[in-house]
Order: sequence, then structure tokens, then C-alpha cells
Amino acid sequence: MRSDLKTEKNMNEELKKAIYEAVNEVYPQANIRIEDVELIKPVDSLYGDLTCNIALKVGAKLKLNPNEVAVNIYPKVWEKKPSEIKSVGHFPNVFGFRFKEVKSGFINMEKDEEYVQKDLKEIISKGKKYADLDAGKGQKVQVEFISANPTGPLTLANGRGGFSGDVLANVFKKSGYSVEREYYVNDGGSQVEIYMNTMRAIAMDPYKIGDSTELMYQGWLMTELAKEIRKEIEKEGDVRDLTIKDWDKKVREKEPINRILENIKESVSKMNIQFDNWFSEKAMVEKGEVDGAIKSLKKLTYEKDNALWLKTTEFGDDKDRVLVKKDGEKTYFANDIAYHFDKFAKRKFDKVVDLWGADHHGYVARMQAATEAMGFGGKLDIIIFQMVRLIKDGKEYRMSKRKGNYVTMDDLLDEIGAKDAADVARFFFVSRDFDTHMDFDLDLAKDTSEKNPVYYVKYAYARINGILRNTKVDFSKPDLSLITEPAEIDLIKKISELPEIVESVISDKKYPVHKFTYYISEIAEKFH
RNA sequence: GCCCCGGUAGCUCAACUGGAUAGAGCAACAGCCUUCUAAGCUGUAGGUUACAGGUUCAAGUCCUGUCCGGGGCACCA
Repeated sequence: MRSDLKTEKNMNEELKKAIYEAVNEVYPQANIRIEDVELIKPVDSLYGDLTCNIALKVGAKLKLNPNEVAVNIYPKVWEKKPSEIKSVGHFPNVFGFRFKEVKSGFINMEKDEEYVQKDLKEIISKGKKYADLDAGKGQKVQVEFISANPTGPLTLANGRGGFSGDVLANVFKKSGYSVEREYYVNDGGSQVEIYMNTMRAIAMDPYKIGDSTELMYQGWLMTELAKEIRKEIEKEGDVRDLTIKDWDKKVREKEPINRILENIKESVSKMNIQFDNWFSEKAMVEKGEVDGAIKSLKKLTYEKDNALWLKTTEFGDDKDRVLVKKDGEKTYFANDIAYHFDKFAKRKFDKVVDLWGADHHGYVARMQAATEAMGFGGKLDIIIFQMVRLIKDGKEYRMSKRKGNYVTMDDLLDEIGAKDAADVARFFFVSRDFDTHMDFDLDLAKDTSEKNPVYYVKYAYARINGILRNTKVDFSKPDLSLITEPAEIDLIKKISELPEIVESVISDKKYPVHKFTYYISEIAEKFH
């Protein structure tokens, strides 16, 4: 089955071919290959809808004036008859684009009106399915994001990773992939033990920790939770004679990790994110999967200083890494390898995308190396996103000194205050390139006027719906000949860029989802 | 010391992967509207893309070096 989008792509290919042939007819000595012919979207619609720079290249090669070259080439192009399009039929212009002008050596082209109308027809008939691609047909992809340790609440950084991951998963779905969203719960390993021990210590003697110490927010929350748990234990009976062992047992019975995980799940749901899977590290370890994964890598490991090492340097890492420590404990890295082994070997994902904060970038090389060592090279993409600061009243915003400088997602959503706070946060967090440090402007986020880009877009959406409610137009039988206003055509052209944008986001390993926020702002602007 | 990311208008950021006159939103300024306030509408101005070289017909974009900011360099997780 051939989608209309493919037809457009094919037409572009035909156009390229026609240009290529035209150049070789007029300037055979330039030795232009078909790959040299580029069709580019101009920076400004002033220059039309599509442009070709081939005359600049030929001009440079043959030391000729590019303008003259362009003028000599373009008439030949539109003499060409594309092979395939004939059957499609009725376009007065066979390529969907007609010649506009030669300027600064560029051959500028304009999209044909009938072609624009055809786009509109497709947009109307497909509705929400417009720009659905089949690029990922039959492919399983997993997006893993947030995955914050269940030892504290979600913070700003998790907001960025969370919303971006969720949006990326949507884009994959739009591109035809079967998508799974996953949260990796780090509930195993020695870190949890340390956490439990600290909880027990605070619960036993909450005043020792006291109010005087400058604790980080996570520590602060931990203290609150430990005090709460102590109160519950006190209700159950006299605590004066309890031993450390008793305390340990009782604190564990209160399941502090699960409580925090529940808190995280609530925050995630407030963010309108739905995970398909909460993957427990602990459960994986208990199933013995780590040993299995290590075994599968046996040929690439060696013993040194009583520890077991993986030769990650053979796959581009700058040093080898320890899998099993000399005390016999497995490293976090070993668990992570098992986790990714599970994703690829057991669950058979064709592609996995992990979203990590910038503080994990040093971990990328070894994870990629391990993935390659396991035989799944090229299937893992790791997105590193830069840090987030919260700006309020023009200054970096911190919570009270006692709580340190962690700002939780719950606090942020409360602070924004609006009913649709999650939408606002989503838009803001997603609107920056992953490589850019982000300042989250709280004052702007709280503004509900059109100054706030989120509401600018939302109001446009509301107006569109208002018009649709009151209109008598029958969209099942649109009269396209009524579309003549330049503003209308402009808007349709913009909307019809969507398939291209979806495609470009998904095919770029950096997955620049921020493009969508700019795109919808432009649509809203053209609509207004 | 080494590695990663950034440096673009007063501020926060874009720039479709090397193309044309570097664009938006805030803020600023001018005018209009409103009984006042808040807001709104129209317009204006704002740039040697950190700096110095290099490659190219063409560089914010690629290469080299320097400076500044952020992050990271565990048998931690």
C-alpha cells in the first residue's frame, strides 16, 4: 500500500533526477552526481517552498557565475517528464513544484496550489491519523526514562527526562513502532541497604540527626519519613527495650522504599505519564539474571586483583570495568548489563532509548561498550539531557536552606497552580534542545495570558474547536476551490510539514523532540 | 590533568544538520484603545553568533587553539 506521503517523496526524487539530467545535459563537464543534487527548504518563505543549490556547486566547479548556470538549467528541468507520476494524473505541474525564480544562484520553487489542496484533502480525511508513518512497522522499541532511585521524590531533572521521554514515545508510536515506556526501579543493590540502615538509625534516635545539620532535600525527606515510621512503631508498643535488630526488622516491615515508590507513582500520574512497565532491579537480581548475563560475556572478562573485569576497552571505553568486586559483590554496572541483556535478549526490543541526565554522561561509553559486547551494538541510543535550573523573580530559585536546592516535581506543579499545570510543565520541559542547559522560568509558566507560549497555543486550539462547533461546513465533502487566501495556503503548507518533522525527529539519534513545541507555536501564530 | 555539553539581541532560546538579509518570546521604546487599574492592539529599535586562525563558491553550523560557564572522571549507585 502506498501512502500519499511516499508519493510526495517519490516526486521529490523525480525532481532530483530531472535536475540531475538537466545539469548533465547543459554542463556535462561538471561531473555532477545525483547525490550532489539537494532539495532544501529555504530559510524564508520569501524564497519559495523548495530550493536547489546545484547551480552554486556547478558554478564553483567550472568557475562560472552561478546565476547564469541556474538560468541555463532550470528550463530543461521542467521539460522532463517523470515516469511514475503520469498515472497519478492531473497536476498541471508534474513535480508538484513549479519554477519561481533564480536568486543568488538558487533555483527557487513554489508548491503548486493543486498540490497544496491535495495535502489539505489528506489532512482532513486522515484526521488524527495524519502524519502517521510506517517507518517503524513491525519494530519494537522501548523508551526508558526517569528511573529515579526510590529513595526520594522526583525532582526538576526528572521533569525534563520524564516529559521528554513520554513525548519521544509518542513520536515513535506515530512513526509506526510498537512502543513500551519503562521505569527502571533501582530497588536492589547496596545503595538500598545503606538507605535502610540510615532509616533505622534515624528512627531509633531522630534527635541525634537534629535540626541543626544542613541536610540535602533527599536527606530531609528521609528524616521526615523515618520520624513517621518511628511514631507508627511507638504506637505498637514500648520501644525502650528494642535492640538494633528489632529496630531493623520493624523499620523494614514498614516498607519505606515502597512508600517512596508510591509517592513517585503519584507524581508520575500527575504528570500525565503512563508507564507500561515498572521494572524491578531487585526482582531481576533474585531471578539470577545477573549471573546469566555475566556468563554470556565470559569470553570478554578476566580476573585481576581478585575482581572480575569486563574488557570494555575493546569496544571504545577508555578503561576496563569491574563486574564483580573483590568482596564478591556485583557492581551496579553488572546489574545494568543484566538489565540491558534482558531488554535485548529476553524481551527482544529492536531498539532501546535511555534518557539520562548529564551527570551520567561518563557512563555512556561503558554501557554502549557492554551492549556491543553482548552483540546488540547499534540498538541502544542514549540521550543525555543537560541540567535544569528553576528561575523565579529573575533569580535561581532554591527551596528553604534546610531542604537544600532540590525542587520536587510536586512542588513545581503546585507552584504553577493552574489546573493544566502538567501541560504547562510538559511544554516548557520539552521546548529545549537536550544539549542546552535549561532555565525553567516559573514566572512565565504561571502566566495564563498569551505571553505564555503554552496558552498562546492552547487558545488557538480552543478557537479552532469553537469554530468547528459552530460551522455548517460538511468536511466529508470539502470544496477545496474555496481555499484561495494566501494566509490559508500558508497555514496548510505549515500543517503539511508535520510528516517531515516526525520523520526528522525519529531518524536523528539526538531525537530533537523540542522541534514540536516550536512547530505548534508556528501553527498557532499562522492561525491567529 | 582528561572527557562531555554550552557560549547567538538586555534575558530565555531557535536556526530543519554547510546555504540567501541569523529568527521568536519576554523585557525596552513610541503610538493607539480603555473612566481608572490590569490587560490588549500596532509599530520601532536591538547582532563583528565568546575570541584567534583554518577549510569552502558559501561557516552560528566543520577543523585547530585560547578564554568563560555547567557536568563528569570509583572495586558508589
